[in-house]
Amino acid sequence: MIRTRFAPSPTGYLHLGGLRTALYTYLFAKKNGGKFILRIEDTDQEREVEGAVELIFQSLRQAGLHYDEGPDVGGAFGPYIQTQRKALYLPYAKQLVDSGAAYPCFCTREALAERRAKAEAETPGQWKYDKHCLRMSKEEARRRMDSGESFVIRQNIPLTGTASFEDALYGHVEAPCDTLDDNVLIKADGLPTYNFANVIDDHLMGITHVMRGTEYLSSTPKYNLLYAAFGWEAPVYMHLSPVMKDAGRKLSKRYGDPSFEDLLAQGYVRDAIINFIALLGWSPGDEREFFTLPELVEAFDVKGLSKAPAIFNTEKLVWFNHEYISRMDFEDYLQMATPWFDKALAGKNMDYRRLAQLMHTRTEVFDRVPDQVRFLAEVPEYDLDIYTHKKMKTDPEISLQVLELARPLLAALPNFAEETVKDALMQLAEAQELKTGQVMWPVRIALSGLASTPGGTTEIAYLLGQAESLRRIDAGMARLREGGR
RNA sequence: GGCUCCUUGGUCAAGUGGUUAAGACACCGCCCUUUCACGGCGGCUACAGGGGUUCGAAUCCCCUAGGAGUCACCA
Repeated sequence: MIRTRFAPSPTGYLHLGGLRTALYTYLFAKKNGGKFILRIEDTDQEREVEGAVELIFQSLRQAGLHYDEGPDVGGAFGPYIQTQRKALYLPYAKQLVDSGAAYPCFCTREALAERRAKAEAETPGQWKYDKHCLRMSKEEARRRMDSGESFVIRQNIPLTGTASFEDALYGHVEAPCDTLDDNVLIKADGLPTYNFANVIDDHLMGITHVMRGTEYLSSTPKYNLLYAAFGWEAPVYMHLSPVMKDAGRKLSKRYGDPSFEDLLAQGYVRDAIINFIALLGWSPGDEREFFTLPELVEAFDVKGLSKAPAIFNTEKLVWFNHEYISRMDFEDYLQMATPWFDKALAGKNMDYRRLAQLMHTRTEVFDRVPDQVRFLAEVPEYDLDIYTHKKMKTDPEISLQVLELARPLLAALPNFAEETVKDALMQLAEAQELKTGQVMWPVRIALSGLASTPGGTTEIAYLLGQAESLRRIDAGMARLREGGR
């Protein structure tokens, strides 16, 4: 039985790199009929952010990545929060001490800092723990531990040889032992470090496949030494390349890059984000590009994972989002768009249903909607130049003539249905031997003040209504007369 | 700096010794059209560099360069 886990630290929102790791981990498990487990790695009490655990639950739920076992859903391998497993780790560490694979260390931070500074002065960048406490007798070590003195437990890395592991993506990875440090396994507060906790918990929880970021790639050989010391079988590792902001920098909240929650709030739809993220660093091998989550499960294959870092390209996300919104059921669109319409049009008597029809295929990201429809609330400042359009064969002079002719015609209409307005303007064009565009363009500009709008002249006229339309045409004529002088 | 890993167009990427080196986003042009968008058609741009191996290399080997990750009682 395949068992995978997503093991975030509760330090805040779920960032996009984390979301992708979670997604791939989920996909791999589901593709192979296995279990996807959520484990909270909160052994660093100082960095923990209040409420972050709930944020992780919420984000995963919103992403649709349902875990089979986890803190809030239970399971046979709990608890799934590491601080609640605290008592488990020390006995395993002691087992390693007994076998010589680890040892207690009583060096104070101050003493360490001092020796380190001295060593750095001679050979910069070469510092490793000097195995000072390894030379201590077992008896003394036991006595000092029993006396309540503060201590940590360190991994005893061999002085020679190499440590290695097989990565499902990167292949054989190995590192010379003499470049590896004797990292702390159990901290002075009794909690394990990541180095130790992930090994113990992955084993205890029966994890068969571990997917995680490449930041762990270079320390994984050390973890394998631990598995070997216990005589345990290590899981299969797949290290995932980072998601980059640009060629030189990882995506990170520190620099204001958006989290999953942020994107949702900006009006990106869940499925578009998932689809886009899935394709960032993974290829299905064929030319499909639209995938629902179940389709991703079906298509997912480790072979399609890329080893090189991928740059997060917002343009492409926007494109996916536009596609997903366009394909969305109209009623769903109307519902989602309404609060965004309200941001610009609150209080206006506006046919949102008609507006939504016009906006449905023109919405890229919802947070851009207010700006797109704001002209319906008020005509923006505009330059008279936009009355000039080469292809429409219009200029301010013709525009003024058209508006002067159209004004009484529109004022006389019994209603302002789109067809009514259209017929009137088309007849005007015919009667004056003008091109359709020569009539439509000036009227639309007067109505909107914009060179491009969602919907054309008649749709906008309808949305605005007769009174407001006439008012705007009057204002447009006034401006044209003024500008002509 | 040591160690580890990576390197196909601006971006995401297919490609695993023989291809006219796919496709998508972006960009540009044309068409459609009462604007924009949509849609249709077309175009631009790539195997980091240098050595090998081979009849033949984006694909295998070596070197160089560039980039990333890591070197915590953080994960």
